Amino acid sequence: MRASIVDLHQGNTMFEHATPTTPPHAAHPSIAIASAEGALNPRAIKIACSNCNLRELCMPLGLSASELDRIDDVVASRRKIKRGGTLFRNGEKFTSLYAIRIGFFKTCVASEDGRDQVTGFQMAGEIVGLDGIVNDVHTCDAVALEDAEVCVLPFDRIEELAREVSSLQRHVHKIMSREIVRENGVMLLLGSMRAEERLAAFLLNLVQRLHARGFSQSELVLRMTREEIGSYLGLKLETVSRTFSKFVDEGIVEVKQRHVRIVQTAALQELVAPKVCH
Amino acid sequence: MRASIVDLHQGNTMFEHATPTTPPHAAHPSIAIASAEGALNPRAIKIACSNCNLRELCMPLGLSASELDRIDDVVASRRKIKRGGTLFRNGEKFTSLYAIRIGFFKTCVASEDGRDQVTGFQMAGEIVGLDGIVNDVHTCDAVALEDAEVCVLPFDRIEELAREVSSLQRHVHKIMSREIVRENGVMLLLGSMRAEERLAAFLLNLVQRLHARGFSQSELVLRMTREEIGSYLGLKLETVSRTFSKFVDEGIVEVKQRHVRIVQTAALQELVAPKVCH
DNA sequence: CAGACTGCTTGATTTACATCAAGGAGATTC
DNA sequence: GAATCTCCTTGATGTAAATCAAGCAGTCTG
Repeated sequence: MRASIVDLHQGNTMFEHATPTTPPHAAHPSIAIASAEGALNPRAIKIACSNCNLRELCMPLGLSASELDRIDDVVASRRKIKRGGTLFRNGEKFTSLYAIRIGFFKTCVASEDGRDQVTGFQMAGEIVGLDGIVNDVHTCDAVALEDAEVCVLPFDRIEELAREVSSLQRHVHKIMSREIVRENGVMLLLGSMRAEERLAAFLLNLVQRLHARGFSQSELVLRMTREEIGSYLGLKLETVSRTFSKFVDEGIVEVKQRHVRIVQTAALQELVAPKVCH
Repeated sequence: MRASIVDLHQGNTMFEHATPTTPPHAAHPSIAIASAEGALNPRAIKIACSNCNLRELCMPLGLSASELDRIDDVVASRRKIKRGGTLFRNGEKFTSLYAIRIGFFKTCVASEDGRDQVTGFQMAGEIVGLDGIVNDVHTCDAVALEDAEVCVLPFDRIEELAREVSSLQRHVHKIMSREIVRENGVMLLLGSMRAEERLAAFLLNLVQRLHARGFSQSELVLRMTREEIGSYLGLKLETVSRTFSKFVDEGIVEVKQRHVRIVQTAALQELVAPKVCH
């Protein structure tokens, strides 16, 4: 019989919006707070990167104050997307990149027959829409996994400004290169790892990205279903479920629904990159 | 007993460098000829995109003559790589992108333990090295599968010029976006396709890219081993071999060593995107 | 030209994951 | 608060591909 967890921070609002359990870095105030603030005083705060809590994670990384001001002009508007709604769809004309302010997205591609594949999960501070640049058409769907809000970044404006502000140019290139490197990693995962290794790599990646946003290193709330995880990892939902159960049996993680607490980070790391015996 | 092929263009030099069997487009003279030309008269021809047979496929797509001249200054030098040699390695400092002039490359990433994964095969006119931009370090190896030659494109020079020539800027963005979209497709393949579908998709993709370079729509020479194909497709070499044999049994392709003739393109397409029954 | 080597094919067996199936826990709705 | 629904778990069984193993065909080498 597997140990069940009865007190994974019940009785508080934790996980409501994955509120940080560790004190967030000074530079990364709670995203939840930023959200409430915007909702209460929509006109009091100018739509501007210079005000944004995510500015160290998002587009304007490494820009001077004056350059930041110029970017503010590029951020044309914001858009709210309800849970389950789409930011863009395969086949739609590409006009803009989107910087996620609040919420969690998945991107998925579909083959001509029904099958579809989740190609990524994106969280606050990350950029989606890069797929659309090459042919001016989006080639995947971006779906909100919870109520979300994005900044709309018209791409021709970005290009224009990138020609004048070299640090922005560099940043755009890095964002695209990062996505290429990320996908290389997913290819490695899909091409050569077993189910346990895939899930371990997935959990470590998620928690690491959340940690960079000021959240816990060991606890997270999955915003996606087992089926979506499975699609991303090239597994069926039953296999994802069984693998979670196996981790719980081994005391590596505690799972209660979508709440996951990583008990032995080292064990997950060992699964992903086993130390060679000498 | 499977039908063996005795006359897959024996007795001529076909496949030597995958010489086109169909007349190449006017804009795409034989790459083999370009190669010989360069080898014989290294100093007679200025190292310049404006002279290059690949100019419609490579970097300067869509540039005016005067813009082309400016790019020529960016193409600092050329580099020859012997079969089996590396253009760059995981961990090396990133300085330049490389435009392949002659030859065929693979890129591969390695996990901390031994396993490695081929992430792509690149041919003349394609750009490699994009992975290095994000952290100024290459995160994969680029290995020549045959004697090769590349143009060295120092990235800071590219960025500099892209700030002045918007069509170059646009082109760089498209190249990176294309790579992202390609990798999305590979993720779909690795995540949800069966062995036959993977190999079919692989062959169709290769032949389509070769066709864009003026080669045959139905014949190709594999420049990589079964093991490398397997690594790319997330399969073992035995499975690749068996799947080839199955295709031969079914009369879909003819295979003689690394020479492949696609007999029924439609059958391969049907495997990749089965038509739904109504 | 013998010998070693690399790459490929094919067969026998094993296995990791998929598939099929049933039931349970929360959440949502009326 | 019953009813429905979605999502998840677990068990039994099936299967595609991996693994293990043997041998063959080119081709490189001395």
